Amino acid sequence: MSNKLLHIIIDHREHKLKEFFDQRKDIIQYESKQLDIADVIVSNTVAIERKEGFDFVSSIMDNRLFEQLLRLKETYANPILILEGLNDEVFENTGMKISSIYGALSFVSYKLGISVIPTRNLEDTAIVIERIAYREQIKDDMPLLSRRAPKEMSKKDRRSFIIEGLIDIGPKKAKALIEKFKTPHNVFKAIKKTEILYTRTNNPKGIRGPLETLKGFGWSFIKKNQEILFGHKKNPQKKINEI
Amino acid sequence: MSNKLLHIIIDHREHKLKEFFDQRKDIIQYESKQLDIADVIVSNTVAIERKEGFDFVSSIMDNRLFEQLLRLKETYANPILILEGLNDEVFENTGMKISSIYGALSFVSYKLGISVIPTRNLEDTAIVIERIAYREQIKDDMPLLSRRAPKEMSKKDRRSFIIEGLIDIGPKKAKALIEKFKTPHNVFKAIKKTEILYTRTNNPKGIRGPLETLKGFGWSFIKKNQEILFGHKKNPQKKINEI
DNA sequence: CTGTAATCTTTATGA
DNA sequence: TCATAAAGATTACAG
Repeated sequence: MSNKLLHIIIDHREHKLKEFFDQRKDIIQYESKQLDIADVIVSNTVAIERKEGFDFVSSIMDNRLFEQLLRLKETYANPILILEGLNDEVFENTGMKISSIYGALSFVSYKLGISVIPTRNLEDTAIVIERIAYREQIKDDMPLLSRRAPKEMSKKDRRSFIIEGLIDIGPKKAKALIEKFKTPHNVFKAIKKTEILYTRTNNPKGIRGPLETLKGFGWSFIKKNQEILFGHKKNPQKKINEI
Repeated sequence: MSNKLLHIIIDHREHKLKEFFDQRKDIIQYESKQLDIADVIVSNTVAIERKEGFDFVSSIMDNRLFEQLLRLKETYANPILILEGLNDEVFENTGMKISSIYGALSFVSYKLGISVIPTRNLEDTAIVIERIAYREQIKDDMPLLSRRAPKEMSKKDRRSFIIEGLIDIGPKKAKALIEKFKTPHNVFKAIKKTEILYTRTNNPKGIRGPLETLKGFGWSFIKKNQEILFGHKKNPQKKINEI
């Protein structure tokens, strides 16, 4: 066996993990640092996020999980999620449906393309980390097989993401708007230029302007978002007889 | 909800799995076939190998595992390994060292690039298969990251929230921007009017414009967000003397 | 993530 | 044309 030492970087908050490695100083040494996007760094390309069962589940609900893992994926070519102690207790004691948990797990593993490795406990986690470090740093025999190209959030996605901040809008409509107007600024301008049509009795009837050709956008959307984006609009009392 | 049926192909030897899906005929239908390189086929690119704990371990020892998984990977672009019931009993009752088991697992997941999904039992496995089929066959690709804002938000909070969609910005900076410019549209305009100053050697040095009086916003922020908000900016070579 | 409720847009219908 | 109802799509929310 090689007598070369393994080196990893561990986030400073992972006290329990560090304790384990303190006992294996002759094999693996670590540096404790404040890491923002991972719990353990093994090499330039390999970074590990460790999640315990309960935290995994609760982070699904508030979207923390996907934010974290997406950042991990954008930063490191080989992101790894160690899923620690996802056991019966977790499945039964969180209000979450089992299908939701497995849906998220499937999404992370096969759709996001992050390597998921289940472990039973912290000790096992330490073993996994050591094995991975060993492969990365010493037994450098096999290049890893091509996996799906790490698709980072595209400019288009990022623009849609901004638009999703508006009211009554989700992924679908946001995407449609960016598709048509290209940039968030153009979307804002389009919303500004769109006006609400009223009946003679002053009930909102529909819209006219850049957004009228898209479906899914009506007077309610325009009204709410004009107010947010530009402040109060002057009263739209003028009759519309033109064209 | 969508009433489209899911279709999968199951290897004819997977009797127990088929029994589970017999109970969900209204959601998912399967065809039973002799499959040589996978246990379940979900689409042209997605195929699933299911391995129970003990079989997983013993297949490590006689090299069956890597043979199978390599063929799986060569044949399907998205190979998935469902690891069923890899529990304490398995770890303790096979002669294999724990580190060896985790070594193999790590190898499969991160080196071979196969999506590993752990489940507790056959029932969970069926759930995972159904979720994957659903994503593959019905749910159109969703944006990697979407955000949800509570419907009830003050106008000011809502405006900040929109601004938080920008790059390199959090609640603090977003609030500061809205505080100064009042509306998201005005913030966009301010970002547009802010220019990046360069040194003689064309290195970015600082900014000039509406944002220069605020703290925390530098040339990097301006550059990234101008591109997202307005598309590529033409060369900012002109001097600005106005206001 | 999933599943359901609430909301908005759009189409249909009658006054 | 307007007003209302029903149908369809999408978003909001709870677990």
